[in-house]
Amino acid sequence: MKRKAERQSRILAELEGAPSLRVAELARRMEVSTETIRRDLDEMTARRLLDRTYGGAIRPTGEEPTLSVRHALFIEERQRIAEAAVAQLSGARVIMIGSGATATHVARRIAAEMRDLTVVTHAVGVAQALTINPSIRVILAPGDYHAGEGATVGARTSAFLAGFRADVAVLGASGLGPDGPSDALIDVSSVYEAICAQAAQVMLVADHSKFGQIFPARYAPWSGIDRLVTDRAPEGALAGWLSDARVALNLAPRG
Amino acid sequence: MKRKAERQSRILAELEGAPSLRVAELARRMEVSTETIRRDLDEMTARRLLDRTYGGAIRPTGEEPTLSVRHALFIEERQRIAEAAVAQLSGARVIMIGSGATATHVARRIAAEMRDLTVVTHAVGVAQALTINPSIRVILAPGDYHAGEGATVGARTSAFLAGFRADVAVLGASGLGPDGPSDALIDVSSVYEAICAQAAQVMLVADHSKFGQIFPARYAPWSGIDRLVTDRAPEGALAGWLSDARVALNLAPRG
DNA sequence: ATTTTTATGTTGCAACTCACACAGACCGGT
DNA sequence: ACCGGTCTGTGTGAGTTGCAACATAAAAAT
Repeated sequence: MKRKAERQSRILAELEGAPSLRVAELARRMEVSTETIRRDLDEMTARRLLDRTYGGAIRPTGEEPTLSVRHALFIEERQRIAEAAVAQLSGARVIMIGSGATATHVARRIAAEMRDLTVVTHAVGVAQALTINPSIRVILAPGDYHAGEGATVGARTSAFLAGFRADVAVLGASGLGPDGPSDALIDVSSVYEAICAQAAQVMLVADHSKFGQIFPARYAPWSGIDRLVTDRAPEGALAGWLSDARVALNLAPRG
Repeated sequence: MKRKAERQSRILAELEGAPSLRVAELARRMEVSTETIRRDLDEMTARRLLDRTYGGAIRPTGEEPTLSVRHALFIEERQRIAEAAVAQLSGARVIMIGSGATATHVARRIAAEMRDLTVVTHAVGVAQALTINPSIRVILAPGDYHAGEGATVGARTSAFLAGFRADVAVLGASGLGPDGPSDALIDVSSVYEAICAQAAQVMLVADHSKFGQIFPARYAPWSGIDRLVTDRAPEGALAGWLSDARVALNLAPRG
């Protein structure tokens, strides 16, 4: 039983030297069966000690740096939401994107799939995610830099955004309440409000953990939201609010 | 053909979002055969754009030489320059800071030593460095986001900056030539020019590797520079240019 | 217009991976 | 010594991957 711990720590050591390992090679080197290695790898993956690939493993990926643990759990959902959101964006030439983790995921996806468009944003993370695609023009809004959000906020931000028109706005939210989406930060929600006013269509992206949550600053009524992309079908009251306001719905269910 | 380049840059983009990719999934998403993806991956591996795994690819292990080398080089000198620069800033209430590695070092030092001031910048790195000090208000300028520089550039940037007045401007440079400091990027130097116009005093920070270097875009004449903070006494021609324009000099010699 | 080069798809095959089930080995507690 | 849980090896079948050779198709060059 000591062998297992030793083997796994040796796998970790191997990972320091090489970025990726193969199951077969590890099995040969440690003189155990591939099945054993595979079990080790799966177990270590669960413990976040490494990431699995087909046929091997790689170093763990340092993911979302600035966000709470609770939010970190929804990465999978956000990836899917982002994918579904981008599917609805074809044809858009000018897009505004808000701050927030889900919106940033959408930006990454946009960078991967779309081309030849202009994105206006107040979030630095969004801007950075998009620059890997040289065919996308990124315009960053000014304002007071808010470290926690990694975005600019304030009157200057809103005023600047008022100078643009977008085909679509992509916004996240801290909660989806009775009156509409709301954010935990009042400054941020003011910016979202300004974005809503300039977009022909407003797309809300949020995972199901936001359903029914209420936060201090509601930034738009449901009637101001054109589409919600999420990972689970809303139920009960929320479903009612959405249908009353004729909010289109896109689901990105578990693959 | 163009499709190949596009596909490969998209693979790079995908890699930004996920740490590892599978050949089969890429082939499906891009609607090409797995063989084509495999060939792309092998080619990109040879170019060090990514690392291959069995069945897929992961991010390259070796860090980018451009960014890390640029930052690692002369870091010692820059620390000292930053320290000397901040010593000259007491009393300033509004400071503008440009992009570039040396200017960012100054920002870090400011965050550590000063308080109760407003900083206007077009560089994201500068903004982030300053946020550790809550008594400093950080205003980020808008514009086209330039990934390599991590800053905004363009007409909107300059126009926005024209709305402020600063006691001091802190600017870096790619080179210190006969006519004045110049930058490798024309867009960036336009922003610097705008900053110079709004500051009561312009402070240039640059290590000795910039002495005598000439780059495409000169952004100010020497007469427009009030002070140079560097790590070595300029000699020969450069010393002449500086004294002709009565540029004050501060040295941060090796400790 | 013809040839050469480059990019991509197709096919067949060998080697590989994976998940699962089962069995034996090992270890600690009673 | 017995028992139960954990760890590991083996075997099998289904599904994947990598490779090489060949066939097109689309640029590029002549």
